[in-house]
Amino acid sequence: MENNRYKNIPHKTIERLSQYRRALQIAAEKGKTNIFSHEIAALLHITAVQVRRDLMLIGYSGSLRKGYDINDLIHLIGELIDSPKGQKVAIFGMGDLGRAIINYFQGKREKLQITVGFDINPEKTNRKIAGIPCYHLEKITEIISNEGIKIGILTVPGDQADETVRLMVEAGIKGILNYTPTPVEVPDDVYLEEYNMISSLEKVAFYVKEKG
Amino acid sequence: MENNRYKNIPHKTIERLSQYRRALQIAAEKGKTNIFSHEIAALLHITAVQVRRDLMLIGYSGSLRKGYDINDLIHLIGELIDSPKGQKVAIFGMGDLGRAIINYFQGKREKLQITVGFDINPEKTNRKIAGIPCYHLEKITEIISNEGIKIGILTVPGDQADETVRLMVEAGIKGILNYTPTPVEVPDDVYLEEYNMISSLEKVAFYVKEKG
DNA sequence: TCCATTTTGTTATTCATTTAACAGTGCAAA
DNA sequence: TTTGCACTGTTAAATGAATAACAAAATGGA
Repeated sequence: MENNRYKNIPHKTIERLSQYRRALQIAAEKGKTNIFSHEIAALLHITAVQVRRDLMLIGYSGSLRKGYDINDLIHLIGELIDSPKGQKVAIFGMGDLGRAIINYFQGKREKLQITVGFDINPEKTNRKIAGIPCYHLEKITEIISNEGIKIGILTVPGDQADETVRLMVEAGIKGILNYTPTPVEVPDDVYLEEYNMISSLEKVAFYVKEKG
Repeated sequence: MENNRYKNIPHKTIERLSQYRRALQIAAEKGKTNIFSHEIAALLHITAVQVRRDLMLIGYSGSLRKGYDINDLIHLIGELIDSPKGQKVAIFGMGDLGRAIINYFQGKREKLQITVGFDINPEKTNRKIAGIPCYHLEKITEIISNEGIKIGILTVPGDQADETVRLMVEAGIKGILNYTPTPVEVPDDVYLEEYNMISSLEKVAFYVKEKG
């Protein structure tokens, strides 16, 4: 029925696969060729069972005596989570956070590149910021559709979140990572991931208070 | 047995309470005094049942006809998640992300203030950055214990994460928000929250690919 | 040869969280 | 009054995720 075999993988597993890959790449750089589930687990501070279960879900089998072949596994995870041609990412809001994210990503992931930024401040448009070209938000439709960009990171001020998301969706963005403190809504065919930094910090503060 | 009544509140509820409060504050600024569960739900794009269930868990009761009293509820959430005197927060790693977080937080939360930063780069120490004083990491014990800081945000490069966390724990930090791509480990009496930006973006990319 | 060890792959169980169901209540209008 | 409506508060069911349990396989050594 579906043309892909991965529809039923839990969201949390997808996140971990991304982390497994990073750990595996570091291990590979150190010259390691094989790795056991408990070694991966130790690197991520999770359990070996969880690693094996995740790998089972993507249909990868290791060898009983040598564990998993690092290069094979990196390759398989890549096949699962990357797009073959790579995906371009746009960033909306060139404030401190936006620029920090761009710098943070530079060169980190070959298949996922932030290629353009948008802002409404004339001082931040029609020039390069942190190495990427930035345009006024009014050019969104033109640029997003020309470049075939499907993924957007939202870092505008909270009170502009709703309107910016509306424009993003209209322009054809299909996946949004929302870093504003404002929850937004998207149509069913757009994937939304929200992260609220303040909530996270308040959560930490709460548990620190409770433990003390 | 326990001296607090909130030990059994789900983690996810704590996160949402922080978001409820923000939404309530905005509503209050607009002159609203009462609010229904379905109105809060609409603001956060969640369900009214979930709002009511969360509020039930913290023992707050609304009025059948007028809904919830906004000021009461803001106050109650504050009592639950804030410390009466406020809590100071230190940031470790004064790179782009560290500075962005500081600017992002400025004046946002009265009870939670980033008051000091640490780095190992001499160019970034013994001066103010983004308005807060920054010191060399070797002063950590002195400053953290003098100031009574219990919460730390980690934004150092991934390969320095483990060592920095070790120092943080040693210096008395009891809650860590880890924004590096490296998972870290802490003793049982330290609360750890990790967020991996790259995993999040790769997750978005994965679901965009799958839907398309 | 056979036994102990170590590891994988998978099913079963437990735990956490969300969603659904519904009883109870107060007001307003007939 | 009484009926209907629009809420709240709470218990029950369903879903999602992590953990536990264990069979099966491969190796090395007794």
